[in-house]
Amino acid sequence: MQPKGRRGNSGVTIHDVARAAGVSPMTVSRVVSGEKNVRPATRERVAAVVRELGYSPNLAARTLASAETVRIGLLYSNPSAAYLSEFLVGSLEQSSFGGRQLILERCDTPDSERAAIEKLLGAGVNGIILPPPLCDSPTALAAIAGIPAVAVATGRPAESSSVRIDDKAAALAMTRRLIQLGHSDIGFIIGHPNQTASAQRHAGFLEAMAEAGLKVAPDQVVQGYFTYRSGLEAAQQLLAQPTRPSAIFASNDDMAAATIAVAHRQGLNVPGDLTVVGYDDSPLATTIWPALTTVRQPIADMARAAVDILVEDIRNRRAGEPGVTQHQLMDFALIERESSGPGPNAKRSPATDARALDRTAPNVDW
Amino acid sequence: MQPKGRRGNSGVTIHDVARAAGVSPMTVSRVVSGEKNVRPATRERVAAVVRELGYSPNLAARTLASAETVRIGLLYSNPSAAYLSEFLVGSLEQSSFGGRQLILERCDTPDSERAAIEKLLGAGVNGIILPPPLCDSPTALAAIAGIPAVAVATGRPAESSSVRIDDKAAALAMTRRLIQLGHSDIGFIIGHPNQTASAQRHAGFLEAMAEAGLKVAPDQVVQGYFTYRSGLEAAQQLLAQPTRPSAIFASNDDMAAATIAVAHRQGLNVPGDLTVVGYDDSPLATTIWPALTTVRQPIADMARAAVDILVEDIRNRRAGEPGVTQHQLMDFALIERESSGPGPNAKRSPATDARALDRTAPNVDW
DNA sequence: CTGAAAGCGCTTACAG
DNA sequence: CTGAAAGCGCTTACAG
Repeated sequence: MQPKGRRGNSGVTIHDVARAAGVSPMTVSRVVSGEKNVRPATRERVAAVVRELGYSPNLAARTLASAETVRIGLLYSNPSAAYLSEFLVGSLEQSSFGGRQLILERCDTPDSERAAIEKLLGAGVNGIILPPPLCDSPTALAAIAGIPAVAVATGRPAESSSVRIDDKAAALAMTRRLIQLGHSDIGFIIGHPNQTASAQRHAGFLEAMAEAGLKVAPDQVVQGYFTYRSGLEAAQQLLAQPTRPSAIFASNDDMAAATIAVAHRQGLNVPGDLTVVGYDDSPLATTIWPALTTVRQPIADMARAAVDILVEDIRNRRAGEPGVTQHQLMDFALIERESSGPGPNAKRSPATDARALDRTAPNVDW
Repeated sequence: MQPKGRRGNSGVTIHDVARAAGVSPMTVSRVVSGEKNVRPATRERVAAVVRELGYSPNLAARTLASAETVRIGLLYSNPSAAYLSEFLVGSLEQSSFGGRQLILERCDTPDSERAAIEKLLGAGVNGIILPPPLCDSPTALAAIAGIPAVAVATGRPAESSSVRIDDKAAALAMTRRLIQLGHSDIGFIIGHPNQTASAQRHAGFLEAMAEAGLKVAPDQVVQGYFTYRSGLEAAQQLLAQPTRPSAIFASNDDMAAATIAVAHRQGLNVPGDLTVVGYDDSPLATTIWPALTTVRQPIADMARAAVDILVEDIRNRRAGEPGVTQHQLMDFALIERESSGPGPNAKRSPATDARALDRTAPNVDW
């Protein structure tokens, strides 16, 4: 089936097409690249031959001739595997054409961040993508100063470009939803302080409580570190209070899962006795039982956006123009599953509203 | 910092190196490609200049000149995110040089498998990698008949090449370890029947029990489906028996985590009252508490091996030689954490032995 | 062990 | 609107 020339794939070159169409290779190139200045008749004739012969341009040749190679470095430390997997799929897909090349580098300890970045630069990388938690690392941020870079999911966009969701708005939306469900005594577990998104989520929670006129007692908010273990401890503290909260909002799914485990060990029914919601919509959210109500970020899309921003920035600089810093905000979604239910103040079934929320929606809606 | 030529990256070409080293570009090419026939002195001189100038070959040029482009298709359905992430890192790394190109295609429903494979083929892919559970799908296997392909982690290597660990040996080793810890009444939760590895694990369990002269009652083995939910049900059955097992071996970590949840709800201490072990060493294994004792497969290495086997096969066929089918067996490791402990027959502290097991070891050891 | 020549398939820049 | 020339950076195949 596979036609075989001496060289790889289909073997059909721009010259074959040119000969068959009775034009020069240059004209074929123009048609294939979609340039304007080709007479319609010529264009059609060439296009027909292209289709007939199954011609598809050789990427390597195109890249070599047009000199558009862009090498993108992706520095990953230890985000959750789920996050990384989705992130990789997105970045890989967006790097698979147009002479783009994706180079991965792992870095687990804070001391190795600078070295890892220099290694990427040494490998000829033209720009760097920093997924969380590296997006908030002062060391990493300092090391990329001056070179094209995109920080993904940082809570505080700084000098370099960034792609993120509005964490504050998302936490605000989730908390509003809990209040709407009839909860007023809501416990909150803060995320790791090394990620700026943690503070944003916390702020969103507080704002929603404030706008509803609900007090937040000091022992109603507990520090966590995004780990299951820290969630276990935080939930124990929250549930040991004299007036146990009717809902707990954990800043990620791991801690929410831990909260459910603690509740179960104490004989509490979720969501009957306690509503638990998380953040991330990681696989864990649908692994455990009951499945978690949570906030979803479009991770693969964020990775794609990061690649595009980076490529644009690199091309601009190559063309002698100044680098462009962009801060892109993506949409989040509230995903309502089985771990949340009506609270003490519930007046009637909120089922209809709940269903309406289970979709992507622009931030402005929340 | 970045030297800038008219063209992209570091701007340093093979000619720059050649001039600086006082040799021909051809010699530089030989050194960089690691060919034999270069005088050691020359080789060193060139290598020094390469380092000094920070030369790195232009991939597009290399590909174009050597015509070795190999497009590898990776068809993934819905393995765990953790598995996919590690698998992607491995395949991407191994596809990032030598004119190799990795193309991803997702396929979630069995009916779309054939279409997805045809789409990959249409994109000019020269060979296909099938990670689990696709590695065992009759539809997918039929669709790739005749084209270079590698099935990863299948329990039953067939016509196409394969990369896997010895699931039977791994389950055998884990079960032996449980017996050695003093357990004799061991419950087993089988994996999803659509993956041939499930049967292998089951067989390994049975063999270890048999060789220790331990009977396996019918209600001591329960069918699961690799989901947390199915683990919940299976564990409930297992723990409802008149003589409750002192250990449960689940065929994956999700089901093991569910088993721990059930144990906790019944007020059982893990591993005090019940030892629970899993399989996969997924992130869940270290997320939950207590952390899971489990079997680890070298997923990234398996992906790398799959890429290499595929590339070799494709090159062979291009050279007119017959395709080569390879079946590669990788090493697994028993990872002992907090969810396992001494059983009723324990004679003395097995701590020393336990520690010795926490490492990679060739299959022959088990 | 080393090098000069030719070419991979395409595009840029320049003419017409 | 179209084409002839030159070149992208490397490797293959052939000489020595």
